[in-house]
Amino acid sequence: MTEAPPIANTQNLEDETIAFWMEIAVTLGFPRSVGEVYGLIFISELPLNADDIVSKRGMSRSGAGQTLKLLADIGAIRTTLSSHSRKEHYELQTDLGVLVRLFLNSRVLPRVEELARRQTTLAAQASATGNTHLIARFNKVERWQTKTAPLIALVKSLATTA
Amino acid sequence: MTEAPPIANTQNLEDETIAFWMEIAVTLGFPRSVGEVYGLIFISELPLNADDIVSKRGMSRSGAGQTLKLLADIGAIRTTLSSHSRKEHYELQTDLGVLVRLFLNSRVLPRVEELARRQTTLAAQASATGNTHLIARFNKVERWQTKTAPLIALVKSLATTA
DNA sequence: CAGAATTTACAGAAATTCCTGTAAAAACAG
DNA sequence: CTGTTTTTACAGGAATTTCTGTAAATTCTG
Repeated sequence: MTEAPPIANTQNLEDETIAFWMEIAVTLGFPRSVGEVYGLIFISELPLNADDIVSKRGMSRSGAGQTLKLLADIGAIRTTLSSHSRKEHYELQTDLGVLVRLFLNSRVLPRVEELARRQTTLAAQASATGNTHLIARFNKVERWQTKTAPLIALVKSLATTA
Repeated sequence: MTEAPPIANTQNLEDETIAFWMEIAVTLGFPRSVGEVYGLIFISELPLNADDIVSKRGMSRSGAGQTLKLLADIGAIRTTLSSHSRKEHYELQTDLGVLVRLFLNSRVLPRVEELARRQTTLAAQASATGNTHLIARFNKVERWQTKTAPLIALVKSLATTA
């Protein structure tokens, strides 16, 4: 068998960069295609429009549109103002801090806080019933919450001032 | 319409506790049923076996078995040694620290570190090609990595000594 | 305002994930 | 070792998620 040359050419690098962002996306709970489009804009020097995405990656026009909208909503990309074409063009939001902040505030913190609230409510209810077993269990959960408090605090500080 | 009484009875509390754990599970990237089984064991004073899960929640026998195995693998529950029945019985791993540690070490840190590695490799390849645009982009990513380093450090310390 | 270009909404298709049922494997008791 | 109980593997099925194609809505140009 002939070996593929090990030297990375530009095409390979770009493909792997897109694959990298795809993996980031699924790690953060987005569809792969979200990472794919983000990666494409990441490697592109010029702003891209929906049809660029379609032609470069072969996804459907509406899929490209929806994904671009999602990325814009979460602050990962933004529309460019001065394009000479009529189509909406998108470029990277290069201030990644904005991206991290928006993501934490819209996706992770609300969820974490809602879970903490429910935990507190349930523990209180358990106390009210006098069910010693449940009370003990929730106490353990509460103590663990204390241990991870610094982590939450750090995330919160990132969420506001990153 | 008649209102349901607002006072929480034990059944409600148990159901909501299970629902709570189900939500935790999906937040952590597991199927709902994993949280369901965990919640059931959480509220149960005595160890449970697979058939208990089946009868209490109506899931399939094999599903119950697989889910119990998964929970045992991630350290969330463990088999009890001295059961007078022949079936495997499972009880809560009450040291939640163990659970957090195992989860971080098996699921989150490997992924984070692999992504960081890939990022480094890609940045180096970008440098090698001399593509100034890509180099600049990866520089931004790198700086962001620096900002989140304390977070990773904190997670790592939790992962070893929580 | 009319006509063209572009985006968006939505229903259905494709794909993925999760769960079930059966049957084989393993563990155990006598 | 034999028969029974319990667990595990795996193929197929159900449900959820993601993507596509069409058609309606919007935006823009002249």
